[in-house]
Amino acid sequence: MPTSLPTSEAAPRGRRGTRASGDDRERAILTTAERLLEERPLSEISVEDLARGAGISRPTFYFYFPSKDAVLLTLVDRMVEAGTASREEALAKLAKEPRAGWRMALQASFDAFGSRRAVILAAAELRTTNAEARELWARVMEGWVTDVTVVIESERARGVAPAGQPARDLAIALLQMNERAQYATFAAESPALAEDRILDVLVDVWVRAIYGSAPAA
Amino acid sequence: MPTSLPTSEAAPRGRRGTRASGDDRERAILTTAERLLEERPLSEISVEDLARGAGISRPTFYFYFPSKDAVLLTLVDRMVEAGTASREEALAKLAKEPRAGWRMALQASFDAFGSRRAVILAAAELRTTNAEARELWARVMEGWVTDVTVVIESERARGVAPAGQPARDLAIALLQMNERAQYATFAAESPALAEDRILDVLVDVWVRAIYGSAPAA
DNA sequence: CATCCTATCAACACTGTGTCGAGAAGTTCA
DNA sequence: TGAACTTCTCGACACAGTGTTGATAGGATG
Repeated sequence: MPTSLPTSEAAPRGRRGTRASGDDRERAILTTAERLLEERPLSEISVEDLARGAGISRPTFYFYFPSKDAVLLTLVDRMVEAGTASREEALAKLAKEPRAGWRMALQASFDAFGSRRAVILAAAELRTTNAEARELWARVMEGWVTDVTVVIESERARGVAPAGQPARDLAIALLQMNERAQYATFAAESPALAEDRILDVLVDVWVRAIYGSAPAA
Repeated sequence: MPTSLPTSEAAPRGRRGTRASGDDRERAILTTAERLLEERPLSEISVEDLARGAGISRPTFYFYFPSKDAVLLTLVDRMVEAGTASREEALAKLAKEPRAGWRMALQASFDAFGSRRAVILAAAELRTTNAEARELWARVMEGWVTDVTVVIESERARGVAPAGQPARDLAIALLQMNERAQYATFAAESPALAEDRILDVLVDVWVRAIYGSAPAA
């Protein structure tokens, strides 16, 4: 029974609760950000760049967003919502074939993030300097950890998976592996799993860690 | 047969090849950096702070180091050297008892980094904006991946570990898990493994992933 | 004692952030 | 129509931080 994230629907990141033609501008800023992030990292994009890209002056930018970071957070908010939904779906179907089920679940998050890689890479960058970004990420992670913990526990209860480390700890370690591995692959780091291999490898570790017998002496 | 890193011994990060009393100053800058990093993140430490802490003016700082980043890189260089040695030692002894051997190896890197956590946390932060930091980290990771790959392959050759995903891929995934998990624990992130649990959990995943039987249908 | 190298810093030039206050441009309604 | 209000815009400013320049002090060297 997957947990939903505490939706942040209600609190829009930019200003403007009321209607106005400036909605276009707000959108222009967001799309400019997304476009520029495909070219260079967040740290090399200035408010000036975003403003110019959206056809406004720098001070006007601040009418729409309180900071550069807020733009990114808005982008991340949106992506997270999409990614969460598809993962929960996959996790729910997992009952029958473990390997295939887990694979689908990992695939879901891989796809959700892979399709907007510039944005998550930037989010990861932002996380190191921005507390709000850290909290947002922590909330997302917490949701996943909860979901995966429940599934592991139910697999153990079903007698399909053996007892072992606390399910939550296992979930944390495996999800952290995924996070780091996906980041490295998306960023094309030097030791990183090839894009067409990453799912096979990660799923294999998940399945062995969750269902594998206790280690041979 | 553990690989040694391409040592960067020869190219000191600060200036000053020749002797001078200014060695003290250089050391003062480094210790100031280490001290300040225990209080706040790298992004909140300015060159001014480092200079003042070392009792010199900001321009004088630039006589010793080309930038704030260079100071941190020097700190990391040193730490890496220490950490590498102890891990290789542990890995070498692994032949007899797999679980205990891997545990010692992970312990080694955990201790090496744990004792200077402010510095690695800062290094991770720096990595997002500084190419040289990324390369340094990549080199370190590559060394570890190579070492671990060799050990996994030899365990497979010995017939103790079953065949599976390419040893190198497995090594990458597991090391990335460790990296992320250790970071989260050191940084006291919200979903993170407890400090007194992390080794048990990570070792368990390693052992199952490397020695575990193929997953049950 | 002239000269060279180390070491030092005030002053500057530059980049980027965020704010202020003066307005333009549109809407409402009397 | 035209006052009053709200939305939106930007020039000009104040700051914080980085990195550079040029002048200079003070040893060591020959």
